[in-house]
Amino acid sequence: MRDFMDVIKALADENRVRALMALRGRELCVCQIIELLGLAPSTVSKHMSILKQARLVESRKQGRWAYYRLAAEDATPDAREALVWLQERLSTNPVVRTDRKKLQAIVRTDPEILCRGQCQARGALS
Amino acid sequence: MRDFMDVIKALADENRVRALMALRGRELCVCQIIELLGLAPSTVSKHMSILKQARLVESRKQGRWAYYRLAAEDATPDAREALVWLQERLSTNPVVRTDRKKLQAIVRTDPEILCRGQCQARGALS
DNA sequence: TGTATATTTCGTCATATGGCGAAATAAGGA
DNA sequence: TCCTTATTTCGCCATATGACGAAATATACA
Repeated sequence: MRDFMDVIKALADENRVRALMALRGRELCVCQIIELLGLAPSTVSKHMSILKQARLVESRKQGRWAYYRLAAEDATPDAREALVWLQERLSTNPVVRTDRKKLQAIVRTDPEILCRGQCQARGALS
Repeated sequence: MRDFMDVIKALADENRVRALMALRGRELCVCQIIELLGLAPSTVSKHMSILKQARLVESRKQGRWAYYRLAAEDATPDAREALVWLQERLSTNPVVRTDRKKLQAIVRTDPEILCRGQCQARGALS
């Protein structure tokens, strides 16, 4: 039950759900997720660690950047099923659609530029 | 997104999940759910109203008793899918199994006896 | 009509959650 | 080695949540 509740509680926040939907089919750098959600880096980092603890995402570190992706081999059955369900229920959702638009621009931007001073002044792309 | 998040947030509490699992294939009187969860009547009532708001359960009133059941025609697609998923993921769960045992005794007990003084001293069956 | 009682609503409290900024950490590049 | 910077950790604050008991509500029954 603990595993299951961890997954559900991880999903019980709209920003975390949006992050998961953004990771559909690709990995993203933390700064890209920060840009998408418009939250402070520390907040996004906390959200991602909650998702990771629930085994919904995996991460790897490359140089200064940390990349997150949807969990695959690392996922528990509960997490795996939750991810499938999420994609089925939300892929046509208006919020998710809008995020996809935003992401098109975000992924086209060089992370080097995207991250620049993100901690001091957010919204480099807006 | 609002509907979906309402459903997820309604599921993000173990006691509410246990209540939903207990309603599998039958309706239950509030006093029976109180007995199962071992919580104060007011607390259980609040939990059930959250489940109802998320369209996960329906209720009817018969005499002094209120009966809750899993939502059917009243359920939104989000709620309906969530209920299916819940049953699939948790029907073999240890906590749920234990609850099923408890429920066997609870449903055999006359509600009249079960409810007696439940507000003053809980745990008539223990 | 009046009483008993199952349930809900309300008020309160303790804890959990989500947000931020500052400081710590880690890794690349000078 | 030292500096820059992406990310995480920590400390704090405001709000949300879940618990309870008391009071209100509603309904059967005397």
